[in-house]
Amino acid sequence: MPAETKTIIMNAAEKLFAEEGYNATSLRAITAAAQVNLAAVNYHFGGKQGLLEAIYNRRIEPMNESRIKLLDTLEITWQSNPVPLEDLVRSFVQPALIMSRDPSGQYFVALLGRSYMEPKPILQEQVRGMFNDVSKRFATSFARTLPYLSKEELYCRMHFMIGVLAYCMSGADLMRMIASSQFFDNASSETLINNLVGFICNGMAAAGSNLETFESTGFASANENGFSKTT
Amino acid sequence: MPAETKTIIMNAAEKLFAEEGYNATSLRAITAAAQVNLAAVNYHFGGKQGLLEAIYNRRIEPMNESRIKLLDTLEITWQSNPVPLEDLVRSFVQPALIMSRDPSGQYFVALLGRSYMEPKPILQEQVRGMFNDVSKRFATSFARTLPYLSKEELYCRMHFMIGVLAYCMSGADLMRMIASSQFFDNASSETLINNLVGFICNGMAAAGSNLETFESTGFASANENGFSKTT
DNA sequence: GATTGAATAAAACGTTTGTTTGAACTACGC
DNA sequence: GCGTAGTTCAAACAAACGTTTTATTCAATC
Repeated sequence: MPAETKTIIMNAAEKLFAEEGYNATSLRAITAAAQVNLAAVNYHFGGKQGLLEAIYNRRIEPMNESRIKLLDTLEITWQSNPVPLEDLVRSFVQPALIMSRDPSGQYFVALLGRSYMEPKPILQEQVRGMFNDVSKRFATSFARTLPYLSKEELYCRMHFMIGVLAYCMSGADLMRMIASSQFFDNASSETLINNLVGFICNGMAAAGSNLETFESTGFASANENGFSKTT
Repeated sequence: MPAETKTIIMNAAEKLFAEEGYNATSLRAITAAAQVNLAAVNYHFGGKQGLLEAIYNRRIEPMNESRIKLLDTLEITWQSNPVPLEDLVRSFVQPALIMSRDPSGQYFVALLGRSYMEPKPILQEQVRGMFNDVSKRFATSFARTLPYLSKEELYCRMHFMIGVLAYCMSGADLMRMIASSQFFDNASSETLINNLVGFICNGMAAAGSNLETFESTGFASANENGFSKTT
């Protein structure tokens, strides 16, 4: 059977939104790429905004489910014990990066990554609202694994994690430059993920403001203000 | 003397570009905010694109100089010895965050942060080209401080650092939610910076693929693929 | 085979966009 | 006081936008 018109439009729009940005993509460009009539978007989605929302809804739910499922198995495995940090980070990061390898999902991931930096707070909160439940689940699990962090610190660092991830997902350079060959050489893509996970894990585990808690690194804690020897 | 028309326009545009995005900001909105004639933009900057470039040029050079100056003093202080990681990170991060506290620079920083996620590779490379020299200087200094990292790993992690920074600069939430009171409570802004620096330092210092090099953390290295106990 | 409802098609809608035009204004050297 | 270069202004431009309208096609139902 031929693919549904709705799906054809969404696929074409997803790619164009990711490549050019939402505002810069015209309905005419979308319908031309999808080889459908201009009015089809308004007929099926009610408008440009409706099309964007449909695109989000199609992808986000599966990604959330995947994250929750990974977290569920982890928490069952470790019972009341804290889940190891790396496992937590991986279950958060992996679903996004896996989707970015899927030819049908790669464009959306880039689009999503950029959405996190949206100027308008309204859009921002709309996007993040879709991840609210997942974020809460992960936050409580992170808190158990990193008990020496204050609530604010943990909140802060989870945002840092999301920040790096969003940056990677926006696909800008990393995906292309490092794991360069064509669109994804599997080997180097693995090392990219490992690098990313390593970076995030160490960042998350950095000593908090509660001193004498976690002597993790050889260098000075970030809580001594100022530089060591300058001026 | 009354401020130059050029400056008035740039200030108004900088704010609007940061708040609404480049595409979504019309010349009419800019000239209305600046209280100048619509044609003034084309007269003084040649067009909308020219205005954007002028805004970038005005801010980036000082930021680069500030970074280089900090790095210079560090390298002089430490002579041939590697510069401590935290100092390196601070000299990279600080100029951006300081500018974000300046009323006249806060909008640009948000704009810049978002630029790193630009869809079009051309724009991307244009923005990054402005930081090329600075990036190289920092890269060689980082390489001396973190000798156990391969070239690729270091490159990778510097991008992670830029990613977190860009996310914070885009001002999305962190700046508002955490260091919330009005636009910048100095105290909590300091702790935010410290958190950020700590996160980045630990991330940068994470063990590389060359095993047995840097036993930095208590948890497993990110190079053991897969999860610890899940199936 | 006529009827109905969903889907597609072509054309036009009213706005808004970035840019251009040509006249008016301003300040300064002579 | 005149001329001139630099700047501002109101008005208009063509192009592109999202959306709406109206007509047509198509397949299934009775």
